[in-house]
Amino acid sequence: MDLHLAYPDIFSRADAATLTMLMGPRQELRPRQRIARANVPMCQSIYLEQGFAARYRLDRTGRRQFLSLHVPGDFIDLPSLVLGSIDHDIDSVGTVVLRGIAHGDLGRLMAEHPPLMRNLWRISLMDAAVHRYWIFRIGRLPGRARVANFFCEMLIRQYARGLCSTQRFELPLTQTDLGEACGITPVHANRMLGELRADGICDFADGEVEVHDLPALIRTGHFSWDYLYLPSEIDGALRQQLSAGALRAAAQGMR
Amino acid sequence: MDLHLAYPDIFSRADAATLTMLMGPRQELRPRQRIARANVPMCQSIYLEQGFAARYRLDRTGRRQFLSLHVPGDFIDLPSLVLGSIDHDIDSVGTVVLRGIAHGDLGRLMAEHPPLMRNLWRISLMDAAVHRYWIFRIGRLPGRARVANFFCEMLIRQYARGLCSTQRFELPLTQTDLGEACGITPVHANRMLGELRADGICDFADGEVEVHDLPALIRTGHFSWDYLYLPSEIDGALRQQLSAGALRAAAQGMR
DNA sequence: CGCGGAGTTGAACGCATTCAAGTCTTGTGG
DNA sequence: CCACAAGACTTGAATGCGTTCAACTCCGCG
Repeated sequence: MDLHLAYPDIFSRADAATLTMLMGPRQELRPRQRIARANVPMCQSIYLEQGFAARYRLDRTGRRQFLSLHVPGDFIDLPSLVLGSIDHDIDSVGTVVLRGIAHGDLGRLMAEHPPLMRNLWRISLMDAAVHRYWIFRIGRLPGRARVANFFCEMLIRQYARGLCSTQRFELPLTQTDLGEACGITPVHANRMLGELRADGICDFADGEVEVHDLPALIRTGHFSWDYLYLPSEIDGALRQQLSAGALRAAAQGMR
Repeated sequence: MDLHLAYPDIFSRADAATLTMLMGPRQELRPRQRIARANVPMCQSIYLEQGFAARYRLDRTGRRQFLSLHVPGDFIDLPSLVLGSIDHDIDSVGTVVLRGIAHGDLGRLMAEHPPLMRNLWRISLMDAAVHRYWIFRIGRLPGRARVANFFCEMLIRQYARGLCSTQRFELPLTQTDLGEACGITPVHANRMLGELRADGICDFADGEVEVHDLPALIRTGHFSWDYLYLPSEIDGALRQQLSAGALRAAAQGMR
C-alpha cells in the first residue's frame, strides 16, 4: 500500500514519494508480535504497509481492550513523534509489513516543508475521531449492534483504500480479538456472530467477513461513517452503491 | 484560567500572551447550551476559560454518550481548525466562559511561528490519549470502577491546573450526565455513587466531589494517570501526596 | 498420536437496565 | 404567598443481556 493511495486527499504523489524515500526497509512481523511498547521512548514512526495492528491496554486481570485497530496503509505511531512515547502497547494482528520513518528525518522534512506538519496533524485528528466513535460504540450499543458497527467501520476504512469490495473484506482476528475490540467476552462475540449469520447479514470466518446484506449490516450496527472524513469521491461512491443496492432490493421485493 | 497556567509545558508565557491577544471577547453560556454543532463548518477554535463542556453523540433513542469532558483551561475544538468541522456536538455543562480564536489568525500565527503548530498538535494528541483511555474505561471496567476511574481523571486533570486540592473538586454534572459519561444508566450511576459513599471513598453532591480516601478511589477505579502526560513536577507532586497519604494511613493503622 | 488454540453450545448466575413510585428542591405563575 | 410543575435524586422489584463456567468438536502441528 502506497502512501498516496492510502491518503489521497492528504499526500500528493510528490509528498508521498518524498516520505517513502525516508522510510526504512520493509520489516515483516508474525502475528501477535510487539510493534511498540508503552512508555519506551521512540525514535521512529511506523507505516503499516500491509496487515493489521492493534493498540490495546491490559486490565488488572490481564485481558486486553483494543483502543484501535489499524488497517493496511495506516500511518501509525504519530503520537510518539510529538509526545516522545505512547502510553499503551501495539501488537500485530496477523502478519504485518512495517516501514519505519526516523523522527529526526520527519522533523527536518517538516521544517523545510511546513504543510507536511499540518497533514500529519490531520491524520492524528482523523484517528482521534475514530477513537471517539469507539467510545460511542462501546458505551451505547448492545453487543450485536457493536459487532455489526465494528464490521462496518472495518469495511469502509478498507473500501476507502481500494482494498476490498462492499461484499467481502479481510479481518484477521480471532473471535477473542473481536471481543477485545468490542468490549465483550469471546463467548458472547461468538453468539452475536451466530445471530448475524443466521439473519443472513454477514459471515465472519477464516479472517474474512463476507457481507450478505450491507444495508442490514449498517442498520443493525446503527452505523454512520460521518466520522471517517472520507474523500468526497469515496463517500459519493459508497452512497451510490447503497442506494443502488436498495433499489435492487426493492425491485426484487416487487416481483 | 490563563493559557500558560493551563498548559505550562506547552505554551511559554510569551506564546500564551500572543495567543490571548488574538482571542475574542469573553462569552458566557448557561448550562446545556450548544457550543459547537456537528457538520457545520467552523471558522474559530474555542478556549474554555471557565466551566465544563461535553462532546457527545446521540444514539438512535436520543440518549447522549459523552465522548469527552473538557475542564476549565482546555483548548477545545482544535479538530475543526484542521478538519474544518466536527462530527459531533459540544454542549456546555454548567455555566461556561468561552473565548474564540479565529482560524485565520491561528493560521497566520502558525505560518510565522512554526513551533506553535507543533504545540497545538501536541494538545490534540493528548486529547486523543484521553479518548483512548475512555475506551478502556468503558470497555473493561464494571460500573463502580468506571465511576471511580472517571472521578480520578477529573480530579487529576483539574489538580494539574491548580484548580483543586486532592480532597475536593468541582464537577457540575447531574447523575444523568455522569451516566452518559460512563456509559451506564442514571439509576445505576446513582447506585454506584451510593456504594462509593457508603464505603467512605468519596461523595458526589451539588456539583462537587469530596474525596475521603484517594488511594481507595484510585484502587477502586483501577486508575493510572500515565495517559495524561502530566508535567513531571505535577506527576512528582501527586506521587508524593499519595505516598505521604499512604504513610499516614499506615501510621494510623499501627496505633 | 496427542497437544493446544479456536470455535461452538448449554446452563446458571449476576450485573445492569427498566419500570415504577415517591421525595426533595427549585422556579414560576396564579 | 402559596400552588404547582419540572427536574434531580432515591429506592424497590422484575426483567434480561451478557458473563462465567464447563464440556465438547474441530483443526493444525509437533
